[in-house]
Amino acid sequence: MLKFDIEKKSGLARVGIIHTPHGDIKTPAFVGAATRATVKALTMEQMRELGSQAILGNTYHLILAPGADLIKKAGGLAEFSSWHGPTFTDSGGFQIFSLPDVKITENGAKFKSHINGDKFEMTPESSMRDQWAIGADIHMAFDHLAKSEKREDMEIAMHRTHAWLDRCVAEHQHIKASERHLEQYLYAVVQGGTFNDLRAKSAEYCASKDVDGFGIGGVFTADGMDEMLKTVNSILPENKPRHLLGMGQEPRDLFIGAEYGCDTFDCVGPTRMARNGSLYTLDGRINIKNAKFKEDFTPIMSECDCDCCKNYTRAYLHHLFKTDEITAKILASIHNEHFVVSTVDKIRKSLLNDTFEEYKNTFLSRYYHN
RNA sequence: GCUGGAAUCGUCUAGUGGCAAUGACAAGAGACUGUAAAUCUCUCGCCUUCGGGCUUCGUAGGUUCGAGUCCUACUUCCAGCA
Repeated sequence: MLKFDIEKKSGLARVGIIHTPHGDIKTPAFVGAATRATVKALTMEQMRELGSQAILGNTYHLILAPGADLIKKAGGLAEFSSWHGPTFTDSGGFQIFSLPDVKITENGAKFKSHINGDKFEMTPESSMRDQWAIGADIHMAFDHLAKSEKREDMEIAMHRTHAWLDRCVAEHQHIKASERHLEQYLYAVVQGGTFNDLRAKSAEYCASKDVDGFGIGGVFTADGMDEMLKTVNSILPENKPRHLLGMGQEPRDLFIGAEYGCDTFDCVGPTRMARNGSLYTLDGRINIKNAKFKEDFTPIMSECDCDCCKNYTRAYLHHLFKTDEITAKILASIHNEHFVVSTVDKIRKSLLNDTFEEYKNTFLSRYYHN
């Protein structure tokens, strides 16, 4: 069983520590999205320096390249990437939702590789095997996301996710029994879309399984997220960690997530937006490519202590983006990733100090001022 | 000086008589939430009650129902010859 200590509780919110074989994660924590075993534009050294505690790779992308077995040969995701710290893998289930030409059956999902068109099938069992080979500390169950917001589609996806969860747990236990020298853990994934009764059903189902924690999937908007998380996290057992899958581009989501009992987050938004020139500040996001920053010799964010803000100006970043220099994306990614990581760190501190409510209100009213 | 050739939106460019006129870049703005994203979208002569109106292809004239496209002169640039 994955060790998870809760230091402090406040309503549904909690402060804790997840003890993984590769080190501890002080929660709540933002996990960097390292889809293809790299956080785009950043080195692992830079990730450590900006305060990241864990990264999350994607099984779908990693089996296409370089292959799960190769990562196993390299000693696992943490060693292969030189991250050395705690790691998660997403199951690849999300790709069912995001890729076109996907055939979903009870057995699994048939894809065509977007790289060379090779036919390829992922099942709960294959996802588990691949995740064990990739060797992240924490694996996500292979789940199914509905293609639409319609209740009947959500229901079908949820039931399929549950059926697949049983197979994931069985396969996980099976591999665990034969790989006794390895310690790897499984999270079940809660589905149910925007329907709280379905979410409750899904949470109950997941809670009843022999898993180490939970992912909350299929969340795409903050609207109604508080109620949904309240429902789900009131049902999920308190002593196991919960990961809010894919949310965190909007700081609001991190506050809501933490307040309603989520322990970890991952999101591609911060680094993707960084690459596209959209940078976080306490007063909201700015597009550094805008002409108004041409002669702005202040840092992106004066209250920020990241390497970008400590050393470079908006005018310089503007110049790097306008001239399409690769350094633009690096510095911007350092800043944005640091912004979300440190924001969640501050949420953690505020929960410990009992100043969460104040921090949240101050932060959000300023960030979403306009 | 002579003989050819060329002048189109910030730049390069399409365009050889028929509705401001192609494409790229640049520029301006927007989007992005378990990453087929170093991506994508929109604007880019002026005005607009969004139907349209007005002014544009070096300058000035001309031919024509109609000219960026044809003719003449001029200006500038390029190449060759002196």
